[in-house]
Amino acid sequence: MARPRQFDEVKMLAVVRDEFASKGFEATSLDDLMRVTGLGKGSIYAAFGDKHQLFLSALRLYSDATRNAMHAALSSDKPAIEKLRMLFQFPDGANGASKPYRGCFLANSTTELAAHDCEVRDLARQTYQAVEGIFAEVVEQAKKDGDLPSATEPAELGRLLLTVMQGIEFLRKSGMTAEEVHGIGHATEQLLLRGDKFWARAKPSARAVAGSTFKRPPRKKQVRKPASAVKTVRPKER
Amino acid sequence: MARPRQFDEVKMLAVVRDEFASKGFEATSLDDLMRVTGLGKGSIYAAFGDKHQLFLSALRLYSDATRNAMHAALSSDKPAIEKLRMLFQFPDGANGASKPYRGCFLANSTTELAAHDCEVRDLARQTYQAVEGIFAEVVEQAKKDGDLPSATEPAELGRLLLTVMQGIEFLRKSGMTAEEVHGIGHATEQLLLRGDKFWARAKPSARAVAGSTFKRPPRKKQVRKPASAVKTVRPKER
DNA sequence: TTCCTGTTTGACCATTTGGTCCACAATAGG
DNA sequence: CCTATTGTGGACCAAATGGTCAAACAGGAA
Repeated sequence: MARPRQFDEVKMLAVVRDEFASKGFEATSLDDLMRVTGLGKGSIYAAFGDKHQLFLSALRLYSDATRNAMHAALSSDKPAIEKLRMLFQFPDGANGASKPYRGCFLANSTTELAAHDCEVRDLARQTYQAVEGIFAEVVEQAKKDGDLPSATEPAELGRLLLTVMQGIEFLRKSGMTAEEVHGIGHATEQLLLRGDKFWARAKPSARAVAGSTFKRPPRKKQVRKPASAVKTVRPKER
Repeated sequence: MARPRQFDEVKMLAVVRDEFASKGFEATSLDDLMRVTGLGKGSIYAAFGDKHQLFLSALRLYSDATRNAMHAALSSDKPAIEKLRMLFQFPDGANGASKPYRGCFLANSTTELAAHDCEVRDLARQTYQAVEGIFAEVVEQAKKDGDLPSATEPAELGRLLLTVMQGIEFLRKSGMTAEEVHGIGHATEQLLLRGDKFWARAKPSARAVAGSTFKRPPRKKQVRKPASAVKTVRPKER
């Protein structure tokens, strides 16, 4: 009845999600959202509720998509162990420098808000439990296939794989190089995704890894600004 | 010369650090900082510079302390393998429910800011490289002691241990139970901190783990508020 | 004691924030 | 066509934000 929505709610929610994902909840203002959606404040409030509700909708959209993508990735008919190993294959970034990694929206939101916002916390918990469960199933299959030790506890290994995955996800944000990330994935395959037979004969891993280098970036010299009447603003790095 | 500082800068920085640690950079206002320090705005600016500089100082204080603590924890004269295993021993939380976990200040700041703030990113990278290096040293010692397989690559395993550690750190924020965290630590010990001899004979791990449960919390019904003139404010969960 | 120098305080500022409201526009149903 | 009803845009608002400034203040040096 009456006037219909002038915009595609789902598409808008996707745009909003991207904006929140790139800046986080606190750092994203309603003006930002108006800009990227092209909507007026009134429309946003009418369609999605206040900032927090809008954020939750965007986050749910993301988390559902992630869950489904993970499920899909592990539903192919390839051998289970191969599917697991693929999760830990990262490019070694041989081509050029990479931009700063912003990371997974759900992970970032969990870190920013979960401690103080139970809705975010619950959503995170549900999602990670689900992923953990999917991992465990595939682990179980790989175990049945004889590609993992018979002593493997699927739930336990599934959870550990999730942990490693999230650890990588985090370290990428700290500026770790693609090569190092690649190495971690490789090590995970070597140490956690091997069968019995492998462990029986102590075959030395052949991979050589460059030692940690501690080249400290030159500390930026503190520039004492002369006191001036103009308000100093810190430009946001983009 | 002239009037001396009326407060202990280091103590104040510690207080500021705690405030930033509990709320994050964006969500902490200057008013918050004035409140917890008891200082006026002018004093804060005179002593520490603007909000961002102050934040960095607090973060450096934290990161140095963390690094030192980690170094200390791994410098005892216990066997290397034992020191490593201790890193992954978490309480199983048999006693009651735990409050939401806020997490490591450096990790949180990395997630919130590293993508857009190179100073934070650099500090994070330095710190995690250092920790990784410490881990690698201890791994190397454990390997020499014969407590880790002779094929172990210290740098690689050190990095993987750091990854697991950060993964746990993250998952705790998502509301994972202490018992599950305990289990992950246990699995880490079992799967990554075992020597050759262990792997030779395929001893089944005895630990049973409860499967994932998917009890979905009831979606809070959307309450249509009657339009009223008062601004609705979302109370901050504490 | 008297200055000189640095500290402290809080008033003040422009801007930005999340949120409300209302006049207007547009459509579906009669 | 008319009208009831819903969506839209933006003006408006109070509060909060990060930041500046100048006057009052206090301790060390003379």
